Amino acid sequence: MELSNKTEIIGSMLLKENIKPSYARIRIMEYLLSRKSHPTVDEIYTALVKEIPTLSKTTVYNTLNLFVKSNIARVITIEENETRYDADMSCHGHFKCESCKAIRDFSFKCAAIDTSDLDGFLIREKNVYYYGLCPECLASESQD
Amino acid sequence: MELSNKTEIIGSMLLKENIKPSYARIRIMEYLLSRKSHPTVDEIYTALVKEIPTLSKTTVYNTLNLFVKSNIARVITIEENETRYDADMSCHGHFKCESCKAIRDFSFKCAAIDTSDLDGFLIREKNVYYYGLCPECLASESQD
DNA sequence: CATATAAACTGTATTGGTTACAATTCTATT
DNA sequence: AATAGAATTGTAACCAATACAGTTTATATG
Repeated sequence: MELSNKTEIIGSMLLKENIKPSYARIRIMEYLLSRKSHPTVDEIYTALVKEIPTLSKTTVYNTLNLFVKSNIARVITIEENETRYDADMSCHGHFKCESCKAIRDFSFKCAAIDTSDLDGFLIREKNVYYYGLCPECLASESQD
Repeated sequence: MELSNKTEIIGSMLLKENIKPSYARIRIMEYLLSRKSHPTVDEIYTALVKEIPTLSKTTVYNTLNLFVKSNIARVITIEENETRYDADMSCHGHFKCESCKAIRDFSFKCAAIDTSDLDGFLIREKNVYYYGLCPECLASESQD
């Protein structure tokens, strides 16, 4: 069956990182994986509290911090006031449309960035953020 | 003389953006340009209030927001809790050492990032953040 | 099965960076 | 000198994030 299968996959993913796969943790990771929108703590909490009435916002914070420390999620600081989270750990960039505020992924070749300036540095993580206008907002702006 | 020359250069830079070159604004921009450390609001305020006793933290916030809006400074969201500012508008990345917390610039070829995923998008700004360990911290860690 | 121990979760209080806003001071023009 | 407009100031408020202590849940052991 679909649900238990997904639960098992996420559960074993968490166990691999020595994280006890509690219900809240599984649901939070499932939510993260199912959204490419890189949700905020508030979005995650608001969505999940409908199905998990006892859920606390602190638990969402604790869980996400745990995921980040275990390298199965990462922080997206593309916005100045609010932190977003992403469970896609592959190399990709984030584009934020300054008009509609939507954030979308884009791929690029990580190795293509020449970092000879950082010879001798250990690079653990790369975050690439682009800002501008998406095609939809570009079109609607040119109509004004 | 040195100071008035610098003041004039920064003053004309501000005028070009239709920003009245007040004393506070000139000093804040001068501080930004002289530091490669990408200071926080608190650092700027603490440093300048010694010489400008009437300076208010709100003025630092207002001024930096004005600079960012006018595209003569940019926001660095390399840290989760605090915003940093950079007056170097050329294409470069920022590396943060997770051990000593130092932030340093590195250069890379902006055009080298293939963004075919973003065809049709208007890209206004690019921020590249790397995290890891600097050579000094790497050396001291391996001694443990 | 019951009990003990640790881990996970919860709710509230607190912190700290940032903004809102009204009052004050400064600047420029007549 | 007087006035208008802009810049600056200081306080209050906002809100994302964390600290913390109490509660619940899960696991292990007898």
